Amino acid sequence: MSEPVRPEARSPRGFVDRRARDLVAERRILTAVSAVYERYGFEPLETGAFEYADALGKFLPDADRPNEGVFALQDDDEQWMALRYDLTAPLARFAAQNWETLPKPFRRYAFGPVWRNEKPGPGRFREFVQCDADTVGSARPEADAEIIAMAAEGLQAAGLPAGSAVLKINNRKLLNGLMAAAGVADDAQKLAVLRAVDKLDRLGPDGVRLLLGEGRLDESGAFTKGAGLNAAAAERVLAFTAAGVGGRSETLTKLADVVGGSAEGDAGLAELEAIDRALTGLGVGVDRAVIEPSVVRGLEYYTGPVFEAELLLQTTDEKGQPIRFGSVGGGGRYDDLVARFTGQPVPATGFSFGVSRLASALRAAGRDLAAEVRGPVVVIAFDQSRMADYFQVAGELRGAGVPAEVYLGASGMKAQMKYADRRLSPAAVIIGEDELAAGTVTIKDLDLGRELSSKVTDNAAWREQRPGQQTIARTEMVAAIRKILDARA
RNA sequence: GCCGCCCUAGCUCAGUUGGUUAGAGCGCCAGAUUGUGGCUCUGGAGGUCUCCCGUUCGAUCCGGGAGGGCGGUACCA
Repeated sequence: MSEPVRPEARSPRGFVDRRARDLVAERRILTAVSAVYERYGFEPLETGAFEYADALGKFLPDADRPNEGVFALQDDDEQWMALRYDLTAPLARFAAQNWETLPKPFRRYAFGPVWRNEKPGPGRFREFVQCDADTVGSARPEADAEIIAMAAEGLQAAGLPAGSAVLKINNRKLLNGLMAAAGVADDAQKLAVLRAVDKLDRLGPDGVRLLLGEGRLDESGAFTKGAGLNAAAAERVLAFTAAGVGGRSETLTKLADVVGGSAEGDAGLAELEAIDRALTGLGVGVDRAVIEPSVVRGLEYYTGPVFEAELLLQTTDEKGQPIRFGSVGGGGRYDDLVARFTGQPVPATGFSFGVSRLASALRAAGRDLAAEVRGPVVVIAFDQSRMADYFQVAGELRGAGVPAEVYLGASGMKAQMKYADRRLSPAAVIIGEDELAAGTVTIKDLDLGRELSSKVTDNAAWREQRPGQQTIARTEMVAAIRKILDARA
């Protein structure tokens, strides 16, 4: 007989296990944000994890394999289905499918896992939870403003302190107008300009100047081809991106100087002015939302206003290195998504953020929403023949709303105490022969013991003292446990 | 995708100029303590030295390839 081939216990790369601590933190974020979104009149919606691949906008080549980027499989009727890569594409499908019967404009929020089949990196996974809110069927700039205000309020409700995040607003139409004025007509060249501008925060104006022109050689020796603008056009783009200082109306005035005159630029400016006015009415000041001309976001997707939520938190990692979290979410107006299905253009705008990313940002900022996950009261399984009594005790505690469990392993008492300690249990209940005979229970306050343990040096003394331990009448058990719980609340 | 660096126990890492039984700290399990968490001491489990091919009498070590990780860059709905 040869050794059986055993599978290696490991998770696929880009997929992570998340334990109680993470889950509690994320659940709190979602609860807080959902409450805000519902207060704004957005209804929850849940759609399935799979969509037909064509509904996601993924074109399937004749090869029996869909485009990269998504996880796809073929149904038994040969149709390609794929796991959703965001929550916007399923919304577009849902809206198109139910358009006739939906109240319009349709306002909904959604959260859940999304999947991307691409190379994972630090803080970048192939499965992660997104939270998304959209208004479908309103072309008014006020719809964008409301999404922005709601995003700002949502992030704050999730636990981000005021001033630690700012929403940056821009409008695609401004850049389009600018490029038209600069004589950029070629689509490939337009994309190259957008990509260059998107890198402003990382490379600075000099790096972007190179990318707008001939190209840039980075430290690793790789060369990135530039957009091929002439010097005058490049400077004009840079001047545009530099206009984002001061208040919103100041910025708008400056932008008018740079892009004003072109039809598309003027339209973009008018939208931003309307958004600014609505934001002011909504009570969102420049501390929470600014106009930032260098924001680009997804390339071919957005048609008008775009926004990005940037974290301003300054934090350091375990090694003391400063970390920049940067963007935690973004969104914008996409007026062509539903039209893919129905043929008729439907204006829509939305915002989405990564829930785990926000949670880890909050943690790094010392805003841990779930610092420790407490374990249950542990009923020590002292005498194997009295298990029924122990379950009765656990039931009594549970009935009083106290998380409790009977130790179900086979180990001795020492290991059971260690188990309770490791679970961060507030207390252990010990019922042995003595207690059974006397109709009492022994309760050990583990929190108190944790506090005292650091000062004890001698094990015999530690055991002798039995800190926080009391033997009381069985009828007083729940009250005594309550007292221990309340002391730490 | 492209460029560079890295891969030895669950974790962090030593080490072997290519030679027979590969180590430490932490963690884990058990005992000292037959009804008590921490400390201390003692003992134990745990490794195809990432995988495959080649060179060699002999490879964890040298060469090639693959996989995985890290950093940069590109892309990102």
